[in-house]
Amino acid sequence: MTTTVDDRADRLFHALADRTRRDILRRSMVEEHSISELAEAYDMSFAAVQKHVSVLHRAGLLSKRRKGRQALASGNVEAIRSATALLRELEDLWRGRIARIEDLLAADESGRQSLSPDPNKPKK
Amino acid sequence: MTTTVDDRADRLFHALADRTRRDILRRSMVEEHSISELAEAYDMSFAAVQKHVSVLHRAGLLSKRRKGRQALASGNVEAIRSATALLRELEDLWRGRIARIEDLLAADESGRQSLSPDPNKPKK
DNA sequence: TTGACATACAACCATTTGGTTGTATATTGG
DNA sequence: CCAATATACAACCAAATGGTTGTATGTCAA
Repeated sequence: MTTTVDDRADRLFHALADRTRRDILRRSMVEEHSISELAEAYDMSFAAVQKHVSVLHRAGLLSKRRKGRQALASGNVEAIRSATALLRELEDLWRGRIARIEDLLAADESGRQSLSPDPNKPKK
Repeated sequence: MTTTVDDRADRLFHALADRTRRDILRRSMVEEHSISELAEAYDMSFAAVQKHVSVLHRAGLLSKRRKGRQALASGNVEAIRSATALLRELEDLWRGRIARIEDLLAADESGRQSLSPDPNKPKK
């Protein structure tokens, strides 16, 4: 029932599908920024930037920590790598490198259960 | 009409941010499929699947060719790779390999990014 | 203590998205 | 030719998205 892998992929790619969020992510990959610090960079309200940060955070792309009255956000490279892994799965399918294509496709038909994010590791 | 790198990235990640589309993409990476063939795999109307294919196509992730009365879709690995390149840019920022955003823009202008299909418009 | 600052969050709104049904057009097989 | 097939696309709808303003709450500095 819980399609956590698909849910996670949905959130990851959705978070990346907005240029403001990608820019926030770039800045946060370089160094920690408070939300108001980030907000200064964009022509929109603080609340709007706050929402973008929230989307990135729920996708796991940003980590937040509190420092006094400010919330500091920094990019999480592991989330980037897991997105990369999802893309590599697709590329490997194209290459024909994945041996168990039948399993991969059958997984969708039966359950709503999706694929292992790491093609090198067998699912069971 | 600036169809920028950002527009392209928006379409790419948006197209990937839906599990049905990712699944269509998986199948299409393995081999060509007609739309009705794809539509049989999902519990939704033909038109809905057709729309998903259209989103993937506009993002450059699917190529379509006509064969008689059917439209055959196959995955485009180059688009996957350009999405991967966008993620690697973020990872490189984290690594500190790219010291500043200015450096990144300079790298784009010098044509270092071979996978970018659109010529980059100098923003400065 | 008292503002000013930084954040959180609710309520609201216009647009987009993901689905539906219905209709039109082209192609194939008999 | 005719009927079935495959696609395309318009119109419509509910829900999600991306933005706004307003309000509440916690923290810092004087």
